[in-house]
Amino acid sequence: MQLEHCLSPSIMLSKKFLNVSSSYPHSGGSELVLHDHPIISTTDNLERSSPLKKITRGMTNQSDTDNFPDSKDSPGDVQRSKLSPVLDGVSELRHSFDGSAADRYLLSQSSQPQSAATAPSAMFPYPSQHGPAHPAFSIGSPSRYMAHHPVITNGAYNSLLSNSSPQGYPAAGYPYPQQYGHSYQGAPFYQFSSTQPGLVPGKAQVYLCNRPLWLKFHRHQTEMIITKQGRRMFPFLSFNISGLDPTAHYNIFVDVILADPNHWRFQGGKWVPCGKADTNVQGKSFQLTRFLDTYLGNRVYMHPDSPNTGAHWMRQEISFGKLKLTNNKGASNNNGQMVVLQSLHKYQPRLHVVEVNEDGTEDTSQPGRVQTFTFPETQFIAVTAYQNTDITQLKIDHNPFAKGFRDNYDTIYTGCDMDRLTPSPNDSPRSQIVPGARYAMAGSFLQDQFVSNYAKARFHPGAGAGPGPGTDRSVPHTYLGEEAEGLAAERSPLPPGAAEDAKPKDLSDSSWIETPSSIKSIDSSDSGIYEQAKRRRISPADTPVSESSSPLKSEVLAQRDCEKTCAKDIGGYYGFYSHS
DNA sequence: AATCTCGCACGATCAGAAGCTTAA
DNA sequence: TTAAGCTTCTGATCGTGCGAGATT
Repeated sequence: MQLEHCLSPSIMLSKKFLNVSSSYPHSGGSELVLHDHPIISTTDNLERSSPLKKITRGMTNQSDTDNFPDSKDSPGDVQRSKLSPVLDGVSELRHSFDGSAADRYLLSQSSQPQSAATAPSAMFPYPSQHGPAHPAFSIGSPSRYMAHHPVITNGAYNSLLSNSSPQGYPAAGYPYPQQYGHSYQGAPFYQFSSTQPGLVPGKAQVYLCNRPLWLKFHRHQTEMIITKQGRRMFPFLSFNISGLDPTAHYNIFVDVILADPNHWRFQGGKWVPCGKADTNVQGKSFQLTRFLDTYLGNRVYMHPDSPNTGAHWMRQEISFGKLKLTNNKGASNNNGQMVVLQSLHKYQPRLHVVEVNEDGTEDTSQPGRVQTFTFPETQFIAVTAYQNTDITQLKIDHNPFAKGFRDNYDTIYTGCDMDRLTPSPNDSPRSQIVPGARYAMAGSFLQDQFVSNYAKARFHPGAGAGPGPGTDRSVPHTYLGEEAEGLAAERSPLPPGAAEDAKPKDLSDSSWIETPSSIKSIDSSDSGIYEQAKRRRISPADTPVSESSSPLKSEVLAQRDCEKTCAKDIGGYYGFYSHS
């Protein structure tokens, strides 16, 4: 077995670690021997030995003290120090692979998480999209560690390589019977109450807050710049979580894994796979390489607020705006703030929610304390310079820090800012106010607030209490422009009475009114001037923008249409995945 | 040729200083 | 008059894409 050849004895866990089942429907008879799905996971030994636990402890970054909220929810400095001791992540992790450690935490099979049939929280991939489906998995399970995504099977990647969309995106087949939909317009997986079928009590649900924006980029194959000193992601990862135990403590972090085994190249206006990905672990399977890269490398970013209570995490958005991407392998000392990637490789960020004890130790006696969430639309290719000009333009259009590259910004956007709805990379609420917002119409403002607070109230029942711990990252999730696009993709009926419930809350919630992030004039959403400004690289005089030929234009139009119905469709605001 | 690095200009953010208003 | 609170201004720092040059 390939894996056995490449694994060092210390890493070479018992066979329990390597699930040799071939029962997984999409394994396609490949050589893949590792699986991630709970139904296949027969042991949790690695979870029990918990490399994650060891990793995460040493990962609280330097901004911890700055960002840590001073509230009852906060464990406080003393506890923090206990919760995040400085560890040698690599050595400890390696140690954690020791079989003895694994045995020590071996669970009986009966204690394993739900089967696939009872796992409604399994992520629903997008068919016909850019990449393979990535069912969420728990990194807490050894087998799940090792084979994060079933589509990594040869079959899936063959599909990935052979079936390319016109944009050059692979249209991989989807191994899961649960289909997320057949396009971006596919219905999301909604769970509005715990009484609804399919919701697993006690399991977290995660919503990708700025999903519409991600979708915009994803459409063109998102690219992320990596630099030696580190470059922030844009769009950045921002989530809302519900379903946590408000009193329990959690670590929340993001890791970035290889999304596929290919090296990518931008040719003929599209991304095409070009040979095998560079791997540091020669001779090892892709799955193992990715696993090692992820957990032995520097691809994990702990949220500065970690650890904290479920109430804290559910109170407002969990933003990873300060996560930086670098290609500098020597950046490992950067307090966990940098994620080291390789250029021209495709990556998939994942969110991990790990329940920890109040004293910061991980309770290994209970299963299901590690939950992982994957959003396919957040896949990206790491680059040192942008290849696709559409991506460049989207970045310029949406990233406040790139305003200097927008043409005629003052004339175009002031007062009719349709698309200046992107949150600042920073967490400051202040940064959420976009120039156009200052002149926005009250109606739009209220509508926006309505949407925001509906979502807020809907998903965070306790969120109306005003600024609390962690207000430094109390980012209003009101990217209505992008949201509207997402709304079209995620139609969902407004629960009866939601509007009545939400509106008074809007007006009373000072923290939200204070920091409107996306107020705009809907009426001005489709100005030709705006579109020309977006097309910075194309001279408006020389190259009139054709509505039919401009995907960006289509997006704007789609947004406008969506906005008309957003009040009804606010339920579709978030991308939603849940898995444990 | 493809990719990467570095310096640049520009805008955003942040914190501190300065100025103004108000109440004791 | 003085202190407290608030707003505005200012400069340092950071983040951004661009483009020339270096590297592979």
